[in-house]
Amino acid sequence: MSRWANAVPDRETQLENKRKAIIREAAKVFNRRGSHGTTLDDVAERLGVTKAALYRYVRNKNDLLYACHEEAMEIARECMDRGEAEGRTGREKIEIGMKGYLREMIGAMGVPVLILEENTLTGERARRIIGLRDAFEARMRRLVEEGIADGSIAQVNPKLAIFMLLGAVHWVTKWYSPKGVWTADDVSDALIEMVMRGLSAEPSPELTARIHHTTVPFKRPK
Amino acid sequence: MSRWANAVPDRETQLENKRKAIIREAAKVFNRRGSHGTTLDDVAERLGVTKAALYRYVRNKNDLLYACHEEAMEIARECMDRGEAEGRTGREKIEIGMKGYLREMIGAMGVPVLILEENTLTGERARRIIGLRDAFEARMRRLVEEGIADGSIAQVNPKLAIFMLLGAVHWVTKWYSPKGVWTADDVSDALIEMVMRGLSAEPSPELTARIHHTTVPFKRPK
DNA sequence: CGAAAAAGTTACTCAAGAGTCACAAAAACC
DNA sequence: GGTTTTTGTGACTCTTGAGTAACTTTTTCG
Repeated sequence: MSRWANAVPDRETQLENKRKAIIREAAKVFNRRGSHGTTLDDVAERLGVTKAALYRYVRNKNDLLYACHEEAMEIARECMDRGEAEGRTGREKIEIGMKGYLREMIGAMGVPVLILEENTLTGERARRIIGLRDAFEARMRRLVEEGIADGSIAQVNPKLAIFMLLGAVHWVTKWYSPKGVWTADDVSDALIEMVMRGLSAEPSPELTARIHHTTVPFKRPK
Repeated sequence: MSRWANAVPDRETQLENKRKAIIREAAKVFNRRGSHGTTLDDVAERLGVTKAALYRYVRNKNDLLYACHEEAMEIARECMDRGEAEGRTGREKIEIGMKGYLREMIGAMGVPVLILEENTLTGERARRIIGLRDAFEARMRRLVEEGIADGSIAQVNPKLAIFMLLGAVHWVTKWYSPKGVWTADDVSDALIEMVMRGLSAEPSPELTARIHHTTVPFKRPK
């Protein structure tokens, strides 16, 4: 019964794909300009459709914002799962997890972030997103504590360490453009290496990530 | 001719003071919610007046935003001046400068930041602010290079190092509240120490700032 | 005190952008 | 092909928030 060997996705899937596309495109603009600074006309234009078309896939702007947050948190969770699975020490777990997260955020697919703008959401939804975020931060904090205990991380204040780490990481969406000469991988490796060096129990004297050794003229986008 | 031994400021000064108050209060909210996410009614309410009153001190919202940016850049410049004057190596200059900057940002007076939102400004003003910001970043980069040359900073990519540093620092406005148990000084010292450890040529194994040694239950505001 | 200036308020107008709806184009199915 | 369903559009309504103008209250100063 399946024609084209299932190469052509069915209605349901296409619908879901389009919804995903909207979410990702919206997230990109939200990150740069903030959700209030972005009109749905903007988002629609970037997708080559009109605003009204969006409403077939999304209940309203708030719903879209919520979806962005949810996907961001989902991705963060997956990345940290991998980090915990593959890393041996607390430090390694964070390193691997955060590298993956950053790569996802700024990589080819351009994935949501904006842990920033919960203030915009209201009611039940806000509570849910904030809950997810708090859980995420708590998890990160526990990994820092684990790292301190196993000797891979220095005697830092876990809460502050996480704030500084997430600051450095989320900030990337403000300046990074895939059109520049730095690839998402380059940036992720180099940035996380530098940040983690600040937390490491015995930081290596050398930095090994590519970007630190190439003098490429990075241009701020736009 | 001067009554009250000049203890009561004259008209001019009072006007200027009120304008400053508006700018600072506005900057605080802008930083949290973004300028688009903030209404002038919000700002006015926090100052205990009505929106219309603001217009006696500020031409319009854009003018206010511009003023915030300008003051932020001014403060950044002053702090870096001090850093350059007092620091001996590249690393020390950045450390002193950034500690001061962060303290100003979140300290008692609650000073503007939002290097983030230039996209909102337009025309000549945008160009001016972006020019100031670029100059500031270039200056920071030069200090990193100086540090690499004098052996106080590791072989990092200066551009990336600055991005990570400014990310960690600016992020603070998203989570810090003066109502918590951490003082502005505590946070500034501890955060900058951690960040600079990531760049330092030979990072000390111990972290000395207060917060790293006290287990205070920090509460996220609001 | 009383006049004049300054500071602030209430009640508006006006634009931008969220969301809707009746219709048009395209795709799917027979 | 023709019919039905899905996807998208153009032209709207309605809300929110920037900015204004006519006024009231407060301060200043003779």
